[in-house]
Amino acid sequence: MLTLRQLRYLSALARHGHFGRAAEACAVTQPALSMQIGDLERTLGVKLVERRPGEVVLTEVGREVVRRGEDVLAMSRDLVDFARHRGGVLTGRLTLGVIPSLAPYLLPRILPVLQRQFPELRLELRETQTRQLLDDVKSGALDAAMLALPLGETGIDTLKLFDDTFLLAVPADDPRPAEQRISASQIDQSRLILLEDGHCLRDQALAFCATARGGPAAAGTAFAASSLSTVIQMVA
DNA sequence: CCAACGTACTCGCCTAGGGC
DNA sequence: GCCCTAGGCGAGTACGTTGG
Repeated sequence: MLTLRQLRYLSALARHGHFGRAAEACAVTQPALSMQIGDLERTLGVKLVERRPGEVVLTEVGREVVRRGEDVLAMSRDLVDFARHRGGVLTGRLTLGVIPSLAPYLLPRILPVLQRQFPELRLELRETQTRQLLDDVKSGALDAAMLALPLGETGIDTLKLFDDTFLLAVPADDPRPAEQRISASQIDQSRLILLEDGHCLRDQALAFCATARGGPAAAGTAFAASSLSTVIQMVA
């Protein structure tokens, strides 16, 4: 009998390409996941996964089963949501991911409004980096995530919420007027302080700097911050 | 007729160990 | 190191029996 559990395990295996890591993501041991994948293959009568030394690769049929299986999983989540909330808008549990460079600035402003307008909504928030949020949205661990566009990712619907001005933080004694537009060539990139690897704002800043060099930009200082407020303090 | 109880079975998991 | 198999455990379920 094909089960939703098996489809969830297969989806994790497709994402991680590794039985052990997929099992860890599903909070089970590797043999438990392996047995469910094996059962699924026997039920469907096809080989879904090529077990090669050092890597696990989905077969062509396997990829299609994953694609259709994720549709089934999404529909099952939708069915549960509908039954629990009987079609009401923004009621019940909503898991929302937010990137760290947005969360502390945006959430305090929107959470009170959400609570006022949708008192039946039980919001569960998760703050982490873009890559993890995308994986969680794809796996269904998150209902939605607030990220910086563009994503360059297939299989995820996006909705633009707002434009955010890209600002350069400089020490208070910097002679340039606050309203001045700055081009990449006006920035001393050897003294640039950025967020650490994995933050999309870091990548965006480096991409902006690259427009002055005509090629990839390198992070300036050896220091990399884990939060935007640390960056601002270091600049000050 | 129905609820309560006991037993057997199934399912999903784990750990241990083996093969590649 | 990675995955599979074997054996065992616990929880849940199906089903038969019993008593009110």
